[in-house]
Amino acid sequence: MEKVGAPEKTAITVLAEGKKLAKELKRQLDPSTTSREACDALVDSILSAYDNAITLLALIRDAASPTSEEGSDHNSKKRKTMPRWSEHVRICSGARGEAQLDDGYNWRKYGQKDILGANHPRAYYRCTHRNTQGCLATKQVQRADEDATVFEVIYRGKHSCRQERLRQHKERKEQEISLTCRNVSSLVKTENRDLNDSKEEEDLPAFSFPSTPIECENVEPQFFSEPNRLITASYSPSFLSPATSESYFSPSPCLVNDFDIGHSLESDFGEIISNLTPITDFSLGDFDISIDAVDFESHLLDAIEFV
DNA sequence: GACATTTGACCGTG
DNA sequence: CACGGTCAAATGTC
Repeated sequence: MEKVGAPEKTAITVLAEGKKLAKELKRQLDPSTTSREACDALVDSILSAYDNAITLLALIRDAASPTSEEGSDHNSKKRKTMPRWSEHVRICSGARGEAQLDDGYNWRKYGQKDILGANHPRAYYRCTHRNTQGCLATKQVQRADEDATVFEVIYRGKHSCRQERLRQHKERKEQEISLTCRNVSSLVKTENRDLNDSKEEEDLPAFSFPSTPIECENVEPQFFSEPNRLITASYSPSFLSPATSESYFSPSPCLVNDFDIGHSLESDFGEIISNLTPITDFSLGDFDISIDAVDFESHLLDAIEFV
């Protein structure tokens, strides 16, 4: 009874939140007083609420009719249709090393198990916003047997919570800024060339405004630009669809990390991962991620099921 | 009090 | 029946 009641309650909460946001959007629709970005953010939040509510209601439906055509194995099916991918995170041994496990999301630990044949236990995390926003993303973290400095992180489900929307929104803005920086940069270069055409400039770094150098440097998707991070990806053949693979790369929420530093090294890794504070520090040591397999069935498929 | 973590119990699957 | 994943009460932390 709890299992039906909890998602039901969350779905109601999420839909109520969506309604509130829609009202707010209506109130702010006047373009003379409200920016386009603000409206976009509201729309994103409303869509997020719909996504979450649909997912939750699907859970309720499946739980309520276990004998329906796909109901008998609804749990395992649910798990299989959740997007799933893994990363190998190597932790450097220096101070702040384990903080690199922070992937920028807020996780709440809900279990730990000793795994047969493994030297280290596996920790289970779910998104902190599961109950408030119906975000179903989870992850498992386990130290590798052969190399204790490597953590295998398995992600399940895509974040649908507000933090993800805000992240995407922020990335969009950063890309816009990037383009602006580049455009201005090329303009300035052109002008410089006009004024002083004898200068070499091929090896110079991209222009950046003195007042905003960091924004201009960080606007590249960190996935590709982070100099201290090595990322290799490989896909199982069934996931090669270019139409869907994109959503898990480049501005991928799963691979773009806001690193949180400042926890003591000696702490248990579980504490490190789950205590996320929004301190941003990009000075990283070695960082190695490899993606073993990516399940590109997005949870949109879940939504399609209901149509 | 509001959260987060710990940990043994429980449950579905193979 | 063993195993992996999740639940939920107890406990910890702020």
